[in-house]
Amino acid sequence: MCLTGSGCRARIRRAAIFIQLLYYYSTQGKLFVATLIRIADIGQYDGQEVTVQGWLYNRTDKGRLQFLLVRDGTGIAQCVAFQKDLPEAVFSAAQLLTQESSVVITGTVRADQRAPGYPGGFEIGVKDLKLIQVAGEYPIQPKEHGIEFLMDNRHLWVRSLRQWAILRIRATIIRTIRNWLDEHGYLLVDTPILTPAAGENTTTLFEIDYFGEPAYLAQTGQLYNEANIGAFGKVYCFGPTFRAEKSKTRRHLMEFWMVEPEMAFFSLEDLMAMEEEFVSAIVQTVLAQHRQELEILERDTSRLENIKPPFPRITYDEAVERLQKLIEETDDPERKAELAITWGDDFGAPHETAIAEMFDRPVFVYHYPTAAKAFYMQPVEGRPEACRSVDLLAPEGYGEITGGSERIFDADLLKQRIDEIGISPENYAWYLDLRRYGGVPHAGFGLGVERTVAWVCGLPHIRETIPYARMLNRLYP
RNA sequence: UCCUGAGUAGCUCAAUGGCAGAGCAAUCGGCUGUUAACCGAUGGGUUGUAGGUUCGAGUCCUACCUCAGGAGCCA
Repeated sequence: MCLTGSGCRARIRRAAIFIQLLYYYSTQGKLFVATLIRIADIGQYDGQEVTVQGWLYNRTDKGRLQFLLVRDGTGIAQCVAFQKDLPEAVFSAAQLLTQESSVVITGTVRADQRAPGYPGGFEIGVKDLKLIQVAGEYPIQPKEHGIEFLMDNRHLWVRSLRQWAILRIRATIIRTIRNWLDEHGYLLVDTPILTPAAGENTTTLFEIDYFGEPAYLAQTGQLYNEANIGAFGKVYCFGPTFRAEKSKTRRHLMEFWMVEPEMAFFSLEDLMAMEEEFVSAIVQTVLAQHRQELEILERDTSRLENIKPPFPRITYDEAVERLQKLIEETDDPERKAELAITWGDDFGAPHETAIAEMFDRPVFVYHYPTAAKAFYMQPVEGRPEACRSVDLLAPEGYGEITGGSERIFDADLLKQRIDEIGISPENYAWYLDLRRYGGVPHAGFGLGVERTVAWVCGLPHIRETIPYARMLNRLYP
């Protein structure tokens, strides 16, 4: 009898490892291997012997009956081990499996309505089983955890069911973005991530040491896109974007992914028409390919079904009027203060949410005040205080998912705007060049991938939409 | 950066200023259809940090640290 619990546990652990090693060496090279399948395809193998390799997601130990939920990255399948059907070594190996132990299992697929899993309805009757590694005590349990703990364990959290569903949808959204643009005549032209001093707003840029010179991580590829349309007509760039703003909200990351299409001979109206087709394609593709994942996330898909063109279009002026009317109609002074707005102000989160709630699909708000937007946006004809810009606001409070505009293509006007806001023209010499050698009306926009994923998945926070979120207080893991 | 709130076992949380608790996880035992199984047992604590008030502080006070929610800024 041992006097200390830890010594006792250590002895048991050593014994378990010994048995594991014995079994490993006794079966090495002899594991009965049938057709290696992906669990996602399990339904195609009813009645057949198959092999799956993966990790133990959860287990139910019923004594002489073991239910093993095994993940392989493509899905989750229940594997059932009966003691009476198996050699002693195989069954005791099954008993040794801890949560997240790695394992190779061979058995017969059978349809059974009781079988949980993704896809469910099929299970594997275990015939042989080999432990690869017995996992130590696994920190994440199939229950509620605090967000700090989960983010600290993000490298393991990505194995959890909800994260699996979200990141699979993210991959499909990214794939759809690329496919749709490729199929509609847009050329992928990569823009640099390391960029020189732009002379403007460096407080929100991450500065790095470029052989003794200051350089900055890219905030946008747009200016380069404007050069690239001169070569290719319709282009897009797609990559990570970096903002050093000390934003601490459910909608901000320091590193996020953005796709930025830019088109020559394109008006603001062309832009809206293109964006609504593009965004609808993303949503409809996820609906078509990820019913299972949306169900895991308990997403109300009826809110996604009607994401189809046309999207409503309202001017900034109309949006302000609608907000002011809303303020008149409410009695709550806090709500009034939250929605307070005068012409010229940019929208805050409460404004965007309030406007978006007036529609059942994303809404375009266009012709924002020039002062609230970037210097390169084309003024509205005869009304220079407003510009040819458009934001797309997602429903259900998800806010701005795209922002774009017609760009100034007149060299003199652009030079004037650069002087007005006081940035150094020499940094923009190449950008001005674009207006001297065949400038054309053109337009483009950026779509934030993580905000789109959060919206489509119905998530309250953007941090789960990217595998490893970079936030104000988060650089690990 | 500002406002609000929270830090107690590996995790999720209790505890009137008066003995530090539960569930889950872990470990041991039982169970042939479990769906976050269930039943029994065992081990597990510098109550975020530093001061202070008090006979006595997880609890009250001060400062700091960390995190969360919201705002601003933005995609």
